[in-house]
Amino acid sequence: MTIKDIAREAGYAVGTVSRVLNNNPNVSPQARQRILEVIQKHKFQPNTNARRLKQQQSQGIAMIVKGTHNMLFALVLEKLQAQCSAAGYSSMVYYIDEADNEVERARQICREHKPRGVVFLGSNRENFTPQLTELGVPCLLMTNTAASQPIENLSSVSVDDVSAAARMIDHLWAQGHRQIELIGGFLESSQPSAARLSGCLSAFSRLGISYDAATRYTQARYTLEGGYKAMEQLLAARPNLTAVFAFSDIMAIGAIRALQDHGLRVPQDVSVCGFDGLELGEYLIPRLTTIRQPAEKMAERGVALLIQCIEEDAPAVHELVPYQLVEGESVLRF
Amino acid sequence: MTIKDIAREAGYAVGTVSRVLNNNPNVSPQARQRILEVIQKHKFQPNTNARRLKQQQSQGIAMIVKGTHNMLFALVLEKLQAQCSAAGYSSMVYYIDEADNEVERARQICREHKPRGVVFLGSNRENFTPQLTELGVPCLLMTNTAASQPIENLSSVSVDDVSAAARMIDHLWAQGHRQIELIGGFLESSQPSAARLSGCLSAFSRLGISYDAATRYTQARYTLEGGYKAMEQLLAARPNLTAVFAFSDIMAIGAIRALQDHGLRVPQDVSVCGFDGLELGEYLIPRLTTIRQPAEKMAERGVALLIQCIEEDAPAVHELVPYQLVEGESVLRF
DNA sequence: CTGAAAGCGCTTACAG
DNA sequence: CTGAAAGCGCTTACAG
Repeated sequence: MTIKDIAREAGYAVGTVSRVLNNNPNVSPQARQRILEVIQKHKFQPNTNARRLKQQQSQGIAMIVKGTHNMLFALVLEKLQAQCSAAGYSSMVYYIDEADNEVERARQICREHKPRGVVFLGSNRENFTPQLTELGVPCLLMTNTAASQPIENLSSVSVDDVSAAARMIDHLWAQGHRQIELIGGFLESSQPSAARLSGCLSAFSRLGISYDAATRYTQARYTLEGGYKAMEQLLAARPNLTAVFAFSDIMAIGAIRALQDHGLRVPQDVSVCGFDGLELGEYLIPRLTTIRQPAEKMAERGVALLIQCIEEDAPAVHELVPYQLVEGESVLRF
Repeated sequence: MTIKDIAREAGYAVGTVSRVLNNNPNVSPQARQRILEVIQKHKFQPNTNARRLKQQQSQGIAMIVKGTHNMLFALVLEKLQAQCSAAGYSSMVYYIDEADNEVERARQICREHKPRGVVFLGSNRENFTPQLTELGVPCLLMTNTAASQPIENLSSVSVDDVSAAARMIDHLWAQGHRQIELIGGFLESSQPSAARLSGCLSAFSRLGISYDAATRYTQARYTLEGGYKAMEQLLAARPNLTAVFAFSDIMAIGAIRALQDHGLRVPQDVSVCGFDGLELGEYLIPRLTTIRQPAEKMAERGVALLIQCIEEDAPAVHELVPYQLVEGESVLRF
């Protein structure tokens, strides 16, 4: 069943059928009605490949997600898709391996699917070079600011990682903690980790806490196991610590388990806090103290920005959305 | 940059370039080498839409995943993709809403992308009717058996839910539990829930435990909140319970939190066990006792079966893979 | 408003 | 082994 069959049955030319399919106004009401009837009768749907081959442009937004395991991404992604579809855009999700180059993949996707825009969830800062403009479509980086190394066609929506991390340090300080340790991602590749560390450092210096990042900041993968192992390293190196700030909730969960396995209770012996504000944290025992990233709000702003870039050729914007400190039960007040 | 440009530059006709691109043996070594050079020089990649329009068939496998939040699916999906790519197939992931009809979506995907096979992660049993054969490609249902209502082109790989659930009941019994309650999914739509319940019932009757499913089996969504609320219902209705078997780890986590909020400790006051065997369970406090579904093994078998159906037109198979009871710390021995 | 026709970038019989 | 040509199913100037 092709457009040709529909045309024959309706008694019109294929061009007219195509116009109906594309909501082109230059069709008489009778023709439109008749053709729509035939289309409905056969539940005809035009061949997307042929359509794209001609149009060289789809109506969709490509979303490239690094890793299938990131619960924050899963949440943001869901909201992004809802926002896109509310705005009349379809969305296509491409999961890639953590080790893959997301920009390389975007290039391939743009060639094949001709999306109107590309959203990145998860990024390796090294991959984002000015060559991104070659994609020829507006791009959006989510949960991660691109303001520090601006690229013409790359917008971003994130919380202010620097300020959020500092806020958490202030909170720990206010609860009486003085021996605070940090667990985060690898600084070369993870822009948010670098930003959060810098927020912590500025809070430390403001509060008069001395902290030598080179020897104390503990790098790990953003996984349960990563958090677990980093915590073990810290316990060996810093047995007097009273609080640990992990730069993700998942790492925090790993850290808590490690503490428990070493006979330390949370928060009675050591306090732990995370970052992201996953729903899961509210179900843990103890409930996790964390920084909540507002998934819904971020998705809403992200899609709005991207569509402005697509439809009105607006310049790239780097927007910050407010985070929220969620007090759980995992931080002890001295 | 199209095949035409390559042909001109290499001094051959487009047909020859196409043959090189498709590894057609009817090309002289010189021609192949020369054309490959030009292709590499320009990093040329053929237009997928044009290719598919002609071929009417891609080399990919479509994976339709219900919901972005299922951690078991995320894990299985990752393994499936690795297996596919090892077998020379590309894979394309389509996330759909829990409420959407996955078979309807598969129909659309088949029309547009012409995959060689379709994998379903998550399914509403009502949607799987014999009409599935209309898709015209082999299908595979993962983590969920389709043996009970066989469809010609639908294979499945899963653990034996009936036996696994019975095994868990036996375990609880062996630990001294006599007041066992169940939390699971909705029976009309969730085939695994129905199977697990039936396994529990047969174990109950074998052990001489009386259990009226109609009044005691507590249905919930497969979410943290679902498990939490179901647990609260059970506490109200069955205050003497000593153990709860939740049909997913996520539900179990919700249930544990609910118990805690009602002043009951796990496992000292109430024992809880789950199903799925997520990595997360090993990091919880207490570690979760659960049934592990072997994600890697399932993915390996699933892809192998599907490829046999694709390449050798093999009939659909329903395969069971072994589960494993993982003893954590969430079940008390009396 | 409508039709006839060109063309999107590829693949693949067909002929040589 | 290679080239010339038809055709996949659609869209869109162009002419009327």
